[in-house]
Amino acid sequence: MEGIGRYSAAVYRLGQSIFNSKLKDLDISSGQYDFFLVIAKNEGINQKELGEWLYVEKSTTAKAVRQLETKGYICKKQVKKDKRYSSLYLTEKGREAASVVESVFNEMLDVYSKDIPENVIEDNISVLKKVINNLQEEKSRYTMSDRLTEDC
Amino acid sequence: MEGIGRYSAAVYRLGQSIFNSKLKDLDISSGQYDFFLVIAKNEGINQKELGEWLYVEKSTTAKAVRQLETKGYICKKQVKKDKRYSSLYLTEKGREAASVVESVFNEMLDVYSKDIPENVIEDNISVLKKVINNLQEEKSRYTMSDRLTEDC
DNA sequence: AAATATTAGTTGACAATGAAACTAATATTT
DNA sequence: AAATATTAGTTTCATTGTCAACTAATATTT
Repeated sequence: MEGIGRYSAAVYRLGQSIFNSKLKDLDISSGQYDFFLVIAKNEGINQKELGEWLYVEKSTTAKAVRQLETKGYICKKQVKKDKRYSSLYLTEKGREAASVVESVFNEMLDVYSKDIPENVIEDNISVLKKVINNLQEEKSRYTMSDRLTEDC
Repeated sequence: MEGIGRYSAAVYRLGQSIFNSKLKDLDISSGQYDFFLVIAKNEGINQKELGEWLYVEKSTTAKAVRQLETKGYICKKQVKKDKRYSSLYLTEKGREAASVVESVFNEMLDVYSKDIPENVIEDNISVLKKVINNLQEEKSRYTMSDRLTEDC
């Protein structure tokens, strides 16, 4: 058998590259657009949830969020009940940009799935989700290894 | 519909992360192991072929190859008939490391595909290949755009 | 044969990302 | 209530990767 890893990697990198080409005019690049879109569709979301949704580390989320904030697309509001959290919202500028980014995103969906039946894509996604679960389990096994090796 | 891109990205990054944990002792890291393995299984291969196989840019290949060379795992031999090419071979040290890296790679294959039937994985890979083709076509459309916009 | 294209590989600048150590806030234990 | 642990987010550093401009070698055109 031969690696799902290699092909996923290719899909990821090619996708990033094309996104950057398509978004060249806008000042939102491949490292930010998905954070941006998730915030746009889930205003009020916090960074923890955002990172979990995109399967990235919290440091990555922090950086993407800061960039989007610096560029004026989003703003952060500290949550009063628990000041550790902050909720993320679009600014006016963000709301204007959202439709452009969304349409590029939709273009990309068509590129990915060109000549592939929708149900095949869906099956594919559910397999990838299962693979991700497997990987997350394995990763947490490593991350937790301090504790585990102490106890067992 | 919702994005194959996001899931492929997650598979890619989680995979890299776990590889790094597993290879912590060895001084071959996630950015090099697949180049190393492809060379190990195809001694004499050149950088162009290597990069095509892994779907990466030639500059990425160049850097990974140099790292592996610096660390003493592989060596380059310029091709006499066409001096632009060089063929890549394992050193003694490389040959020793290969079996270790291979076994980690095989462990990873099991992680990816845990509780997923082999034929499902295979179907999945063939869909991903199709997606990659789609992306490559789109990417070349952008890369070629200088010429295209001039002519048309 | 000289001029021009293309090709394999290199290099430098830069973006994206994870790991680890950190801070501040809240929860849990004692 | 004080001590301890956990949690959300930040910061710093190292690694991975692309892009674009470059060199040297070969192929193609004129």
